[in-house]
Parts: sequence; structure tokens; C-alpha cells
Amino acid sequence: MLGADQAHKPLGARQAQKLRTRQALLDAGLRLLEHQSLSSLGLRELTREVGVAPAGFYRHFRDMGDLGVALVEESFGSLREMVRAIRGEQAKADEVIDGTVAVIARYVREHRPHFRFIARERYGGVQPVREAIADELRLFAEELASDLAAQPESEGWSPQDVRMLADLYVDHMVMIAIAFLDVPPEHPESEEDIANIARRQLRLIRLGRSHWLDD
Amino acid sequence: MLGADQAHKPLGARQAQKLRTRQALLDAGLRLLEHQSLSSLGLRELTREVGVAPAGFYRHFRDMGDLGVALVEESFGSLREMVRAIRGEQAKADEVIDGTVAVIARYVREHRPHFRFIARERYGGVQPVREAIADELRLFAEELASDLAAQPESEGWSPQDVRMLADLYVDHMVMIAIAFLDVPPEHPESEEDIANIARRQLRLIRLGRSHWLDD
DNA sequence: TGTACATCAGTGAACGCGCGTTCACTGATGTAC
DNA sequence: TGTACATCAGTGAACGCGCGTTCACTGATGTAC
Repeated sequence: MLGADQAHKPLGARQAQKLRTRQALLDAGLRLLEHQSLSSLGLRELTREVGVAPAGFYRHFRDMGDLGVALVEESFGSLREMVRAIRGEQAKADEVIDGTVAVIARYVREHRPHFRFIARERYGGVQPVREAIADELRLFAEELASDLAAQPESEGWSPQDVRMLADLYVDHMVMIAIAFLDVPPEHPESEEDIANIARRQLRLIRLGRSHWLDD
Repeated sequence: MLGADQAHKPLGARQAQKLRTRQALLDAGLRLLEHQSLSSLGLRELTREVGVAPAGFYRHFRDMGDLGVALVEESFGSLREMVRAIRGEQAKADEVIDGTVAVIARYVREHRPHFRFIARERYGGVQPVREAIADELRLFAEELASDLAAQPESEGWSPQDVRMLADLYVDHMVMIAIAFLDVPPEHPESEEDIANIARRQLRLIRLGRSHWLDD
């Protein structure tokens, strides 16, 4: 039972090297997917980029779909970090909206290839990848729904209505992130325009939320 | 100047046949794109499906991206028909929402492959196709914005706010259509659940709209 | 209407190429004693 | 610590295959007179 602990940290030179190669494949994949979609990414194209023999690919992934699913996990991993930042803060409504939009902008700025990948493959041609993304977004919506349900503004709301609102927010946050994707990294001036529109859209939704029970 | 008129209708057997082949390529393309994305659709795969020699493809399209752009035009053509149906009617707010959702449901039901194609390629790997879709959606949002601006509810709104609202609506209508896409055509029971959520989301946005100027 | 010539949608063969996958292998790392 | 054996990440050659594109062609349709 000592081995189980050791397997986590020290790893051994062999496993460490294997992980490094695996990561190199994922990194190169993300790089090559900037201008194409997963279903047109070739195994040889990828291994060539990494500097590994084509057959080496199979030591790490069954096929490209498998690598795609790993990329989904990696992408949402970095997303989750940032989401924790939003959920953590307690603030008044306008600050929450400003903070949310700022966090989305930062996520896209700092993880551009990850997010482009998600946007491209969300409805793309590789089924397991599509499903993995849908699962992550569903999880995200469920967490948001439970956050929203706990807020005083949701008093008197049915669970279905809370979920409906959470879905609306998630869909919209994805659209906002996609809008930020069009900001050229070398000319970030236009980012503020997009943030402005995003904030007003979120405010309009929040306004609808606060009058939902008015009849 | 007589030729110009004649070129429109009678066409001649040769041109008519050419158009029929072109259409067969588009139809087969749409069929083959049900389970894959454009960037992985092969020229030979397509011509094989149609029953035409591979080289024949070039009589109609420069490459697959070119065919994709033609499919975008075709897809939005059928969409525009249905949109006219919504914009035409004058009714009260709830009826507009119900009608909108019903029209979206019908569009997806009757043009499933067209819409799946748009959803898949909207952020897909083929740039000219992505741009063509973005152009059509922008046009759509502009038309909706001018409709909204003409409504009494928009009194006192800045043009930017109207546009912001139109973008919100368009994004959301696309999301609704995508949700309908998941309804299996042979089991349409779940369609009503999705329609229900969609209507409530649109109502919430409308509610936000009607309180936008409240301060 | 009939004839001679032009057009051009679609053909079929050929090309070189890069693809995904398999396999027996190598040699560094890990393990047992 | 030293030795003998096991493991297994990565190799490199080979395979058959379908790909996109080119080209000279055919033969039905269209046009001029």
C-alpha cells in the first residue's frame, strides 16, 4: 500500500517522460487546431509536429477522438479555476456582472486556444468530443443553478425556472466568450466594446429575472 | 436584350442538366454532413454518392469551401421564408413568443440537415463558410433590430441598446434551434419540453426589455 | 429545314502523395534477489 | 552494491488505400447561315 502513495508524486523517470510526451501531443494538437477542426487533424501531422514516430501516438491515445476528449478535460480544467473566482466573491449585482464579464475576457485572453477548441468542437463532427463538452456544460449549468437557487432573488421560484435561468446564463456566457475570441490579441482595444455589450445583455437578463414573479 | 430574359426561365436542356447535377452535389453534401463536418468531407466521397466522376465536381465548385458557401446560402434561404412568417404577424407579446418558438421548431423539423450544417460550421474549420454564416446572422440581427426599433416598447432606447437586444435575441434563437435539433425525429414527444423552456427564456428576456428604462 | 461548326458538362485514366495502422525491434528504466 | 531479468515508451519500415488534381477526350446540345 506504500506504492499507491508513491505513484502520485515521484512517478519515476519512465512515467514522467511518458507524461511529458503525452502533454507534448496535447499541446501540439491545440496549436494545430487553431485553424482547423479535430476531424481534419491527421495523426501523422500531429506526431510530426511533436517530433515523435507516428506509431508512438498509440501509446497515449486510442485515436484522435480520444485525444479530443482529453483536450476537453484540460480546457474545462482551466475554466473551472476561473469560475471559482466568480462564485467565491460576494458582491452586489452590478459588481457580479462586471466581474463575470471580466473573468470571461481574461479566460479567453489567457486560454485562447483552449476556448477556440471548445467553441469549434461543441457541435463539431466528432461525437465523443461533442458529448464530453455537453457533459461539462451541463455540470456547469447545474452548479450555477444551485448557486442561483440559494440567492434571495430566487425566492418563490420553481426549480425548473431556476434551471431555465441557469441555462440561459450559461448559453449566454459561452456566446460572450466567443465574441471575445474575435478580439485580435495584438489589438485588444475592441475588447472593451464587446465587454460593454456583454454587460448590458447580462443586466437585461438580470432585470427580467427580478420581475419574473411580477405577473 | 432578348437573351437576358430568356436566360432566366427556359434555360435550355444543357443548363438545366447542369443545374440538376449541381443540386445533386449540394443534396448529397448535406446528407453526408449529417454525421461529419465539412472539413472532413472528401471530394471523391461526394462525387461517388452522386454518381459522377470526381473531375466533374470542378464544373460546379472550385473546392469544398465553395460548396459549403453555397450550402449556407441554401440554408438561410429556407430560414428566411420562415422568418417572414414571424415578422408578418401583428399580435400581442405572448403570441409573438409562442409563434416564434413554433416557427423555430418547424424550421428545424423541416430543414434538419440544413440547420445541423449551420450549427456545425458556424465555428467550424472552414473560414469562408464561417464568414458566410456570420454575414447571414449579422443581416438577420440588423433586420430584427430595425423591427424592434419600430415597436412602441423601444421608445427612449438608444440604437446601440436596440442592437444589443437584437443580438441577444438572435443568439438565443440559434440556441433554441440547436436544442430542437436534439429531438429525435421519430420520437417528437420531447419537443414540447424544449419549447416550454424556450418560451420561458424568451419571456424573461422580454421582461428585462420592458424594465430596461426603469433605472 | 438542313448542314457545318462551336461549346462545354461530364468522363476515365493517370499521377504522386500522405494517410492510419501493424509489427518486430531497441534500449533505457525498473524490479527481484 | 551488483547482477539477471522484465517492462514498456518510442522506433522505423512496411502495407495497402483513397485522396485531390490534371488532362485529353467524347458526344449531346446550341448556334450560324
